[in-house]
Amino acid sequence: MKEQKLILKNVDCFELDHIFDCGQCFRWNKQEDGSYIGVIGSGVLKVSKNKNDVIFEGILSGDINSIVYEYFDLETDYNQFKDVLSEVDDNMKKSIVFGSGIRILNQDLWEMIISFIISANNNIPRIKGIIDRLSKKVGKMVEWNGVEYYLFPTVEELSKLSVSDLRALGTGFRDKRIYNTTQMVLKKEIDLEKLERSNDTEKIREELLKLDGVGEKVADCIMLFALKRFDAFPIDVWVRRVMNTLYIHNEDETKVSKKDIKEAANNLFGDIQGIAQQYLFYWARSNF
DNA sequence: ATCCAGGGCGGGT
DNA sequence: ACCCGCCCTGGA
Repeated sequence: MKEQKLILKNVDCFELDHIFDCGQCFRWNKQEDGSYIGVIGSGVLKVSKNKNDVIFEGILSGDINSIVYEYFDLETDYNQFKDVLSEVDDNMKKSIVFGSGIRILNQDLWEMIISFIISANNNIPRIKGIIDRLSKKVGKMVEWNGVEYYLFPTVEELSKLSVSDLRALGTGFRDKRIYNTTQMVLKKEIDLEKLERSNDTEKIREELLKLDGVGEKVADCIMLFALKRFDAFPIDVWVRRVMNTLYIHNEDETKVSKKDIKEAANNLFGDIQGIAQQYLFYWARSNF
């Protein structure tokens, strides 16, 4: 771990509020000056902007340059996605303009699995609180500028907690799911490294669904936010809402089936439906 | 008080 | 294949 700083000039498609508030991450917090501080796998990072320049600074294990490029998906040209999706219709155009600075973060697979198991039938402040408490309980402490931060626990670290330990941290009925999934990963009943190397989206989904607490929606989130599967389309209440309003037009929103939404997304957005989902989600959450 | 929030599970048809 | 009730918790 060492302190490092990096300034990137003229970064395209990069807005802090868009990136950190489009529903993909739980460990980034906005500071009073508009910057964000987050705990990621390799340490603590602060991100701020000065016009079109982005400033990264923090305490990290590894080279800040490669960490930032990987984490913020900086090799990917989001203008290309925007061009393709803008062709779909005016709704997409509007949501792309609204969330012009969105990027899909490349987050840690293990952290995403547990985080989205926690997200089930839950709200964002509570999800964030639970993750913070888990990390503080068994994660490694990192001090930066006199503040203590806690890394997300490794598989081994999390496996130290019993079901009742987990319940005491406020996870509710998700306690057993977290415990069981941790055990499965610990015992290599599911091999995360193998998943990261795989290119077969359906096979990855099949494997993830074996984990306790991982259903279709959670699996899609994991694939999109940790495995760069841009063809995954997570359907939560907001996406259901916006997809029905814009494209499906069912009088009773609760009656729209996941299958219908997936089908529509597939036809409209094809193999970058995950990117479209992020623009739509961000737009819907801010405007409905 | 009652409902709901970024679902999943288990037990029905 | 769908459908449904239930599940911790805490804030509105």
